[in-house]
Amino acid sequence: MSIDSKKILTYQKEFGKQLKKIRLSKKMSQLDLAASCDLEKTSISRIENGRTNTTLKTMIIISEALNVNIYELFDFEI
Amino acid sequence: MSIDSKKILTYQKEFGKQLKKIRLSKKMSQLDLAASCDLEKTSISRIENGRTNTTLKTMIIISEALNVNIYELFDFEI
DNA sequence: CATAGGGTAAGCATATATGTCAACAATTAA
DNA sequence: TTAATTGTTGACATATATGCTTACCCTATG
Repeated sequence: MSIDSKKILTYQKEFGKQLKKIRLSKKMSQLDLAASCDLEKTSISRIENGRTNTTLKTMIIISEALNVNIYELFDFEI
Repeated sequence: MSIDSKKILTYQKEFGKQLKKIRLSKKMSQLDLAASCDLEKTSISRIENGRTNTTLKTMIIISEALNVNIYELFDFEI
């Protein structure tokens, strides 16, 4: 039995919230973050709102720009 | 200044190694894992060998099938 | 009122992850 | 040898992430 898509969406949203939380703790705007990791502000917004199923590559790029270990992006309860 | 693609590939490979390590610790074959999370064995192989830039959704599905928290997939040094 | 900053969103193009199927290699066992 | 298990790889189709542009909504500030 496989995981249902509702749970995936919930997880995506929580991941986005966690990203936003870390970004704000660094006092960066979405534009700041986008600029410092060469991603589009549109993409940052999509990720933070759980409207996209982001990739490992993007996670790595973002965590480097935020100066956090990537697993901090997963430091939340579901 | 952005992260270089060599580092991304290195990270992908390490992620794959970590996945393989966890899978083997659970005494599962790639086929076992594929079956238990309804992914293709081809996809599991591609991920474990760092030949693909996998997604959050796939990470979630795999971590559920392995009964580990998703951040365990990132418990490695780069 | 206007302007600026922060964020969201639609639309389209391009790149690529995964599904799917087939083939193949290596290992183990009979 | 043959057969089974495990894993890898190529090719193609489909789905979708991101780049990119434009436009919009708020809020604050002039």
